Amino acid sequence: MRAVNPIGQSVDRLDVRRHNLSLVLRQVSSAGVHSRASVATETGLTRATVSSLVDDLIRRGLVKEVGQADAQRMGRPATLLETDGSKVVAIGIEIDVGAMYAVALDLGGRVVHQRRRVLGGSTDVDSLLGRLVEEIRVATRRVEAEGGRVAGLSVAVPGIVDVNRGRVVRAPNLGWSNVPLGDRLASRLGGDLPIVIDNEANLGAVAELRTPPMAGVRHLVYLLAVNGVGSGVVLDGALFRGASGAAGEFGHTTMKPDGPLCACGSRGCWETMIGLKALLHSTVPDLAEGLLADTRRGTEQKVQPVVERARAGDRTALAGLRSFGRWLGLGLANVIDACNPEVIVLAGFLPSISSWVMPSAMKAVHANVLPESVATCRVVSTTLGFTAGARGGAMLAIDQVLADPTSISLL
Amino acid sequence: MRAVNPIGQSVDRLDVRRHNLSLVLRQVSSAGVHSRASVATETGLTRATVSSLVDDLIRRGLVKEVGQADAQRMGRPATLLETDGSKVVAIGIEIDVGAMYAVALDLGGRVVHQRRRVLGGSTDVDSLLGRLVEEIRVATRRVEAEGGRVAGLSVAVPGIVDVNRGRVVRAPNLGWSNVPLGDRLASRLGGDLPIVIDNEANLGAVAELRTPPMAGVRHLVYLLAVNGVGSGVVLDGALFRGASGAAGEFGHTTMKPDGPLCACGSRGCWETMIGLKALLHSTVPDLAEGLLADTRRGTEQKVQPVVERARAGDRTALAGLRSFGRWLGLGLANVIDACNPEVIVLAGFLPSISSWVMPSAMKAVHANVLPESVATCRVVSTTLGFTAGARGGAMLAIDQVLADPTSISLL
DNA sequence: TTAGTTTGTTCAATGTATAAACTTACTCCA
DNA sequence: TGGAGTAAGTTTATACATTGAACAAACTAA
Repeated sequence: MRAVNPIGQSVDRLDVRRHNLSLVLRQVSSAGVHSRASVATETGLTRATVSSLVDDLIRRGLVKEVGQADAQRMGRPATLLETDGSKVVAIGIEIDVGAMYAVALDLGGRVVHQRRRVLGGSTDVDSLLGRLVEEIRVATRRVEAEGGRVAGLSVAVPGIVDVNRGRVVRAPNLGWSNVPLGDRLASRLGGDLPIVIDNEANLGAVAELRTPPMAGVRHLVYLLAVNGVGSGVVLDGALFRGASGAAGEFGHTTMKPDGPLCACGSRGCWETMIGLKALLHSTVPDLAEGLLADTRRGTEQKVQPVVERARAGDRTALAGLRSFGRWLGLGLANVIDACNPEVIVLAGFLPSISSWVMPSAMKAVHANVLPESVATCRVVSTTLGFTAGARGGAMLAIDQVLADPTSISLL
Repeated sequence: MRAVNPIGQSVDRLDVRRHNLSLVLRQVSSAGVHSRASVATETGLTRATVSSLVDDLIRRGLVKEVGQADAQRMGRPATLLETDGSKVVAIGIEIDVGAMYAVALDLGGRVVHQRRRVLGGSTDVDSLLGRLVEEIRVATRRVEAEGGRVAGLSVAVPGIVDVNRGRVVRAPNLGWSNVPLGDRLASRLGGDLPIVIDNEANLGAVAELRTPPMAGVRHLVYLLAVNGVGSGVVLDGALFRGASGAAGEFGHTTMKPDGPLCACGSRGCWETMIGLKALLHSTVPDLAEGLLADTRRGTEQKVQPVVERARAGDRTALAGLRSFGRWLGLGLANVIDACNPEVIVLAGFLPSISSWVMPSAMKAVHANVLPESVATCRVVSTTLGFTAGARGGAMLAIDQVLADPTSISLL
């Protein structure tokens, strides 16, 4: 992080070139069919300039020609362009309590590698770091075997992260505290690969934002309920982290000033009403403590009994889910009043119980949100499942290349 | 609002010139003493380029030379530069229930005109529009008499505003609903003056952000308690308005799910605990209804009895203020958890009761916020009083000129 | 007076986007 | 079969903003 004049940076012709190279590359990597001429009309650059920029990108190995367009109409058929997928790839890895998930994405967002690995046993820093390095090596070998090059790496962590320093401040579920993960990874891996460490909900929010149904969305909140409740907030198209990386901690906003004690130390946090513990206690009270103590089950499996009893029509379960839904809705209403987003994406165990909780949740939302905000906001379930964090991280790493194609020289 | 390619805009050498002109102009208008050479080192441009840009700005009437620096050290003394205050001015007006306040600021942020006018009687659209136009004419005449030119106009309104359309969606205290204020003002004034209509709390937040003690602050929440509770949110240095302009409506977040009915229709909103009505009922219950009904008193005067009784040691008042403080603190804790700002600025009637409410408020904040966020956030009282909205609006209008000096041609 | 220092300007070089003319490669239609 | 029409892509000359080096200007120090 170099110091920047608060008033701004000077710009010269090299910056113009950089900017327009990025513009063309991003256009080519976007959905749809592209040629030099179409990119010219889409970006406002002239065909001559686009030709020059595309040549540059081809020489850099970032774009390639992929044959001619079908000459249906009149005129010379276009030469089709695509990002050169085999060359530049970013790896995203998500660490969770029971498992590790890795993806590798190319410039066009295509998945070129993915692997899920179940982790038994300890979550201490050294052993997880070892497995992380192993997973990165596997992905890197795979990418390089196909002639590609890893241009960036991202790790999604369930906890509070100091993004600027690549430091995990606190990750209760892993039992981590103040771990300089970025530095330790860099020294284990060698080289000078750019490494991004971020919170899994932040990266999940990025992944959701880039998902086709979210096209055009600029404000999105990703609500991830696993054990605790975390969230990733995208405002004006960019991740919002706040002054110290703790923005969007809706899970610890107070919903009931004298409510039950939360793990964070204060009372009546939203998490005490819509966290896993609250869900299990109110829907399957007889099984709750046993499930919570079981370290071998993932969140998905811990919620399974709730779903089964609800399907079977169990009274306690259904009543518990209705009440859970009301608290969920009250909290969502506060999220909407605060952020006025276009979309809230529910993730973690929420999608699996949504058919029982959403009716009462949406009722509470409508009763508690100003009419101006509620009309613009829709609440949906994630379609990415547990892969969101890893994908979002890889996307952010790919963004670095897209933002400055001159940073990577394959010449 | 022209349509923009979501991927970006092309850039050519004219954009480079525009950007660097803006950069130099903003540097010259910033605090401190400036010369061509100092601007060059501060911006990273070469002295040759700065010379060319400064000449351009001087020809445009935006910058002027103001003599030589004292030649204290070695070398040729610098030619000092300043923004040419007499030439370009922006007017900001704030409409409140009992009064109207106007300021005019020049490029350097200096106040070149200000006037407060008490408004008796009706707040209906036509009569207020007439007074608004009158106020603008007075300010314009004053500015033009001194050889200046009005480059922008802003109106701060207590209500929800559709900024893109210059439309007041709802302003309960004025009794306005769906008023196309921007268009009506434009047709009354003639010309093509850029007009910004915005919420008073949003503009207040901008003014506070630009205040010297806030130098370097990028995330700020301005909490304005008058009758209701509004707020302006600055994130990453820019106003955040949300998808439909209703972001930061913390006053209507639910603090007590089955609490008292709020003016907005739902129950237990924060406003029902820290609004004027709640304050008066809990501190001066015998006077509350009378004060609330009195249309001739401003908010300031309505709170006066509370302050007096508190000073006199009245038990009820003091207990009411403590309880008010606790609810204030609980809500501030939620604001901090949501936005993780560096500063929260309290405005409206809050500063006048702060000495009684802040102890219990800060206690509640510390008990309910995650330790990561609370350390980075300080809570302060406004220093701008009722002028904040007008000043912030004028600042935003000036920003338009600073952002693109080529938009204004005084050639 | 002379050397040293800093400010500000001049001017050729560099390089990027543009516009217009040109080439290429296809379809359409007689 | 071939000429007109059309669109894609390239070439060429031009405009112009920043740069860097050299230079002129205006001061201090000794």
